[in-house]
Amino acid sequence: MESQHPNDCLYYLVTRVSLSLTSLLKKRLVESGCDFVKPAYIGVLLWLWMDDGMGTMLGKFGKDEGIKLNDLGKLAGLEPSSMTGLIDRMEKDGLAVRANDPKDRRVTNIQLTQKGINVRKHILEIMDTVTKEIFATIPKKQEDIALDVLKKILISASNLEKF
Amino acid sequence: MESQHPNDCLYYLVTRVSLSLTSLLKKRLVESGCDFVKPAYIGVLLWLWMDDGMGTMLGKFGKDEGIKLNDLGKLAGLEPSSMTGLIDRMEKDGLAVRANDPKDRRVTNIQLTQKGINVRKHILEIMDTVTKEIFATIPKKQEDIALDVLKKILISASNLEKF
DNA sequence: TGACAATATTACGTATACATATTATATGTA
DNA sequence: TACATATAATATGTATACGTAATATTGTCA
Repeated sequence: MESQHPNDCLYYLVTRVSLSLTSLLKKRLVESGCDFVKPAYIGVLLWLWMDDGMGTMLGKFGKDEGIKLNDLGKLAGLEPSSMTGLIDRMEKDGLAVRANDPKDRRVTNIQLTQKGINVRKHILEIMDTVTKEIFATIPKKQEDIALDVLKKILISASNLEKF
Repeated sequence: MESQHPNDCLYYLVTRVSLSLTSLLKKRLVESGCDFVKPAYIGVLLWLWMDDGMGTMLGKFGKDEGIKLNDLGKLAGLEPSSMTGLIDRMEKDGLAVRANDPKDRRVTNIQLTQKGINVRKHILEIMDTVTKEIFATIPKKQEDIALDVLKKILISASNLEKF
């Protein structure tokens, strides 16, 4: 159990990359005049955009009235208590709104505003540009493997947390 | 610029994996009686442990008196303003101490306590176990590629932030 | 030496996320 | 129907990280 170099440690690498990418993305968002889209919003916006206009992409979760706050949290991997503040901030920034569910008064449905829908194209372009820059010097095959491994880690980490 | 599935998005994957691994690691730390080691400490502990007893591994940064708070922050990828609170908490948990630098009174040197040195073996074992579990179903070759890509992303993200 | 620039650290406010407790509502069962 | 239980969301306090400003110390140059 030798003291390995931090750069050989999965946890170290993932947390530093997460911080770096968030910092870079934030900078690009501000530069392009989209400072009302905080990096943390993107984890839920990606899911909300899949439901944009169609109400089918989210499967059993998608509804005309939006999506349940709790279900959105499950999709995005966030605790309910984290969702409250996040949706508060997204409402304040005009990207989403809360709506009461007439069938279950406990439920809060989350809907995109027109602003939240319109900003999609621009944000996806920024994300795409950043990703291309990041992977510029990395062979496509390795990029694919890395993304695939990250997907698998996400699944296995979720499973391991239950025990 | 289609709305891709969140799981195909680099930023989404990295941030979710970071959250998942942090949650899993925290659980294992608490279970094993090491709740005084918070996940956030590990990013700097890994660097401090490299200097344990030898004072050479950190190159020009390593000194008998510890390592400068700012230099430690640079190694761990944290802003100076983030370091203050982090070291506060590590001192409170008995893992590190601040020491004045007699040669430059602006400087605060960070030193591991005996407790911080002793806990190394146990923490590295936990990290190793978690990593093995995470990668259990992933071919070694893909694991190596993924780690290598993460290292490269860290470098390119740092470079891109300057522009 | 005295003024000014550079460096190191901290202070303060904000963003992000969690755990736990609480409130409101819904559901199942006696 | 009444009560126990489950579910949805929020409130509160803490951990983590950043940006900006303030403070203290040191270095530099005229």
